[in-house]
Amino acid sequence: MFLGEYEHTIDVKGRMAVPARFRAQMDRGGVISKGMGVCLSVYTMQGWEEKSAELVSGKSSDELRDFERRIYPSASEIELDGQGRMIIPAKLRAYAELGTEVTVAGVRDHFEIWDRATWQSYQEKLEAEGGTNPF
Amino acid sequence: MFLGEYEHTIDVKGRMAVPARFRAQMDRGGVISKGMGVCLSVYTMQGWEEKSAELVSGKSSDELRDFERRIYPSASEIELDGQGRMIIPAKLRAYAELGTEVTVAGVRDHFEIWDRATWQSYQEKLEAEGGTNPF
DNA sequence: ATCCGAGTGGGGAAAAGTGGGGAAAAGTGG
DNA sequence: CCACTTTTCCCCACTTTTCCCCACTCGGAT
Repeated sequence: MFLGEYEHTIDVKGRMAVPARFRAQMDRGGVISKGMGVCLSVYTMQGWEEKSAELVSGKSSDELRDFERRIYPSASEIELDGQGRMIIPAKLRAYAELGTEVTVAGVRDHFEIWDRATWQSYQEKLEAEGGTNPF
Repeated sequence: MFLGEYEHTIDVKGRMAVPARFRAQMDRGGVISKGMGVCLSVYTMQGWEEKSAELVSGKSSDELRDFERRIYPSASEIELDGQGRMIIPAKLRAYAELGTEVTVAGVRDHFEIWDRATWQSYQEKLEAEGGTNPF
């Protein structure tokens, strides 16, 4: 399970340290893709396979082809280097408008990468809309 | 079951001793998250999974996404050190406005951490509003 | 008085996060 | 096929944070 919020940086080579708490789950690599909203989503390989299988089920063959052509080309397989960092492909980085300062957020079955300012305003919006904490 | 009220301290390293009466239930770790009100809530791993599964059920896909992005990033997995202490993440500590002096309160299926002054005024308010003891 | 468990404090080793050099690989043009 | 540029990736280095371990204090129980 991915939990917590971490403030990391992307360096000039496009690398970002994966939070240490997430590394054990990512040691066999994973998949990064466009997220819901202005962010990127990272899944473990297994999580990605389950999620994509779930999403393609029950689609007509025309829908399916378009869907697959939209999803798979924009995703990328990722591995960690010796220091536990991953490389964020430049196209995805542009899509999510990531600067050097980012926030990494664990969301149960995956984690998300947000530009720090974008994340903050998104959270403020959620807080304004949503009620009290449920716990 | 978590019962009772304990006055503990958070040290300069962000550590707080878990009340000895609670430790047996927390020995396999747990989850800390923002609580209802200006406090933090700590669940056993099992309790957390049950509670969060219950909360996400029956939500539409859009609601679910926002909801998950609120609760999971604000939570954190915790373990106890050799002395039975847990580390309270700095962000959560700021959220609940915790100084060094805190009150730990058992609330049936979880326990809560309050700044001692906040807890005291909250209890006074409850006493002023609330009726007689039911037992 | 002494023992023991609970709560607290702090030093030091290990790990995490970040930055950058330089070799290897991939892409490009003649 | 070769020379050249660009990108990728492996490695080393530094700083900060985390965490493991030892030690002290304070009450209550023996």
